[in-house]
Amino acid sequence: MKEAYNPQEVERKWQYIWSEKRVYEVTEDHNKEKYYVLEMFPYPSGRIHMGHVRNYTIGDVIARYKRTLGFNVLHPIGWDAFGLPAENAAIERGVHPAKWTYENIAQMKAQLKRLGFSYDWDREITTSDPNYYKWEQMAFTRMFDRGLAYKRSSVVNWCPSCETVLANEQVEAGGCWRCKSSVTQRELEGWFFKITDYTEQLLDGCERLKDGWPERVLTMQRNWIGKSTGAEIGFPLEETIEGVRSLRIFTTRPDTVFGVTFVCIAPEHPTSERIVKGKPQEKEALQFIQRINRQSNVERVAEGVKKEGVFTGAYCINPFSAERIPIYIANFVLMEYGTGVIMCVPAHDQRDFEFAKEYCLHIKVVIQPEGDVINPDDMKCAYEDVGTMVNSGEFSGLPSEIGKKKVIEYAETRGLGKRQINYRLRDWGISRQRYWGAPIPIIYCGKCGTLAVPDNELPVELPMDVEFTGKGGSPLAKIERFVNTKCHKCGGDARRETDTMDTFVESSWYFLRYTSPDFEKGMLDGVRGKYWLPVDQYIGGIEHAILHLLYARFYTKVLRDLGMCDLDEPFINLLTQGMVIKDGAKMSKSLGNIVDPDDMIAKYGSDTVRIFMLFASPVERDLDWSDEGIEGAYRFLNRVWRLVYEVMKKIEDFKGVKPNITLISDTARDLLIKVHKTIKKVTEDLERFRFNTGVAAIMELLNAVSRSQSNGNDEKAVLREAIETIVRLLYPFAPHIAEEQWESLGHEETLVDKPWIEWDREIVGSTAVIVVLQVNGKVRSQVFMDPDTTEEEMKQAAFSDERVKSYISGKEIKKVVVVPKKLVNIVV
RNA sequence: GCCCGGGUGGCGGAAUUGGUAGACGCAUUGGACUUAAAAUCCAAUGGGCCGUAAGGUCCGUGCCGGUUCGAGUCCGGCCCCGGGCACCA
Repeated sequence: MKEAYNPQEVERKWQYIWSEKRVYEVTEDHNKEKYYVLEMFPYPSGRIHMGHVRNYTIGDVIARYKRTLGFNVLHPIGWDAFGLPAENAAIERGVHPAKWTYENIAQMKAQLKRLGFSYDWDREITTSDPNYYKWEQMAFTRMFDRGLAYKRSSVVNWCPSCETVLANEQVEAGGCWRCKSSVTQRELEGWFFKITDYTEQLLDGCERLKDGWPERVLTMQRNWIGKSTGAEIGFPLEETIEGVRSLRIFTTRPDTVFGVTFVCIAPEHPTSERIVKGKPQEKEALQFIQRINRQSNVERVAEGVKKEGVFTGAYCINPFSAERIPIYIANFVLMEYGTGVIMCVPAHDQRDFEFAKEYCLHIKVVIQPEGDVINPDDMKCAYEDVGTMVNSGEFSGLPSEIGKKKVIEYAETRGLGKRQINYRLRDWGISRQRYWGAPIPIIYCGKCGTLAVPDNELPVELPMDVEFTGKGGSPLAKIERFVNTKCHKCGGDARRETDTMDTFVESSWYFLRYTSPDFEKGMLDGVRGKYWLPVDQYIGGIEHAILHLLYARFYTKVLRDLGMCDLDEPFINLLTQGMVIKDGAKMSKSLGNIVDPDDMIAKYGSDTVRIFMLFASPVERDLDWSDEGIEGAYRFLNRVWRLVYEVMKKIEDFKGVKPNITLISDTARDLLIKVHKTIKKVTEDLERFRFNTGVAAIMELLNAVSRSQSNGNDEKAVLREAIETIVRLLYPFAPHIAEEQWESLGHEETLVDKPWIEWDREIVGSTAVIVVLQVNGKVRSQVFMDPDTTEEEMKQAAFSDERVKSYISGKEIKKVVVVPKKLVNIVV
């Protein structure tokens, strides 16, 4: 063994040994319980960053620990290889997206290997591989057959200069993120997945995931789905206009229906234009509609945008109150939600209130708060809370919560409307007018219509010789060899779909593919899938709380319904780790505060990087990178190294020697107790992913060992046990140095497969406990006691304590509180 | 505006169910080793007051109040920071 710790040498050695012995390659073993631990796979951007390192380190600790517990651990990794950056690189630098992507993967793979993660590299997946997306295309065709994938037109962000669709995230301050030109709204045909068919299932699932997922992620998903219960009510028009007889509205406050003083329609609603036909207000209204429709979504919903609208000249009738209600077209009404028409109750809805004030519309109070009377004339804002219904015909006097139900019942019996549930969640638009993605396997035949590509023609491969200009829309659309095809049904000329799929589709099922990455008959091998699935522990950043995790849950349910897997929820337990920040800000190029993992590995080794990341902060919280902090982690591992080196000679002959606890000195016994308490502590911390305190406990044990004296034989045996314990406890956190030290200590087996160390219950349990003696709740003394000292004995001990005596002498004892193993409190 | 997190030393953070607040690490200071430095090792380190000293004593977990023998932890009311959603009727 060398005197100096050389992490690079040690790490290279053990990475080689692990890989030679193929220790991480697993197959189904029905004699063992399986454990599937998964970290969110990376986008191959070129470099591993600290966020990845943190994510994968957490996963690796869990994987290694579970393995020592005897689980058959599946711990795979792969690449989320499709996506925009590759295509941008092609446009800007003329590198083919495939070349760019595969070079990045090679580089990042080498980085991950240097970090020593326990991946089964045999299962590596690259989503841009036709052997991968082939199955995704096949699933698409099945979804198409069932109407779960469909085409429709929708309004999208459009950059007229780049001639392409922009995602909402790609619109910055109303302009294109790349060329800055003003973004417009445009109707465009595209493909959608019918996630709205699964809203209730996705909501139910949130209940079932309660024990394994962070509450806030579930809350975010529930909010995103946005279920709201209310009523749909028809408001008949005063006179039929252009064939329109009535307006259907959606409200969550049917109890306020008597307070309606106007109705508003979304400008883009087809009825808007029809309803103003022939009215004196027609010209003004049409101008308004045009102006609003020209605005981008971003402009329209930007903060501080004023509510505005125009009167249509038309009226409808409130079916409850029979009042004549003016109809407006207003910018704050959304076409995509509900019916695109709303009933407006300015007294009890803040938005309606603001609109009414702007256009001097009548305000009618129909809910009175308890113990108060509100008056329309002095209202400064709407009263949106519950109360008692007033001015509401036969419903007056009812509490509003009951009124809600009664109004719906009334509407249903008279055919005025019905109970209705609306969701915020919309269908998932998966079309991208982009090259670097999985082609949507659809052809358009003049005779046979829209057809799914048959299985025997899959995959629809991405053509490789393509020009990237960044202009003129989808690159695929310009490749005639690709676009022009024959219809498999009639043999006639047909055109291929040129949209590719959103990359979130690939990440919606990669965890399934890992179970059988070589399977050639479908997405996954049912037999192997049944053994490994679901994922027992998923780990990733909170930034995916909604999109990725919701899509993956949805897609899994779809595949289940298509008979491709037998799974309701893909991830049983979810751990969301915090970000890695530096100087209080997220690491970024523009701030110049990036710390490169490679530099750190070169300087300290990956074990040190791992220890620092695990120790510096609890996993769920943000981690502040500290250059001094990592020095501390390095110092710790150096101390471990030196300790083993220095005492090696002394303890050499005590391998496997059990110290006789009755023969050792008090200090040696204290150390032995500390050893076993530490094993207990670290084990419990590993179980609950509290790695920061787990590492701290090992540090404490190291401090205790450094301080201890050991001259007699039994003491040396204790010392050896303590050192071996440190090394073994360290293994999941810093595996390379642990393996090396274990070998130095004369062991031939490797820690990677050695069962986890257990604590001696007797040693831990028999320890004297410190009992705190309080007077009036203030600590005045402390004494050692046997853990099974009776309460009466504890009391006696307290009263005979000199210091306690000085505080209670001459005073009246009012009460004595005794907590076994903890404290005695005397109240005077 | 709504919904989540979170406020503990100079800093990152500990404190299973209410029971010694500040584990562990960083930084700082002093000391040892050294010709010297680095590295390493040892010690001190929340604040105030009393004491030459050993020590004693009071205050202290964002703020105000409450429950309790006892509150960082529970309850009520506020303040600040971070994140998510946001004209969703």
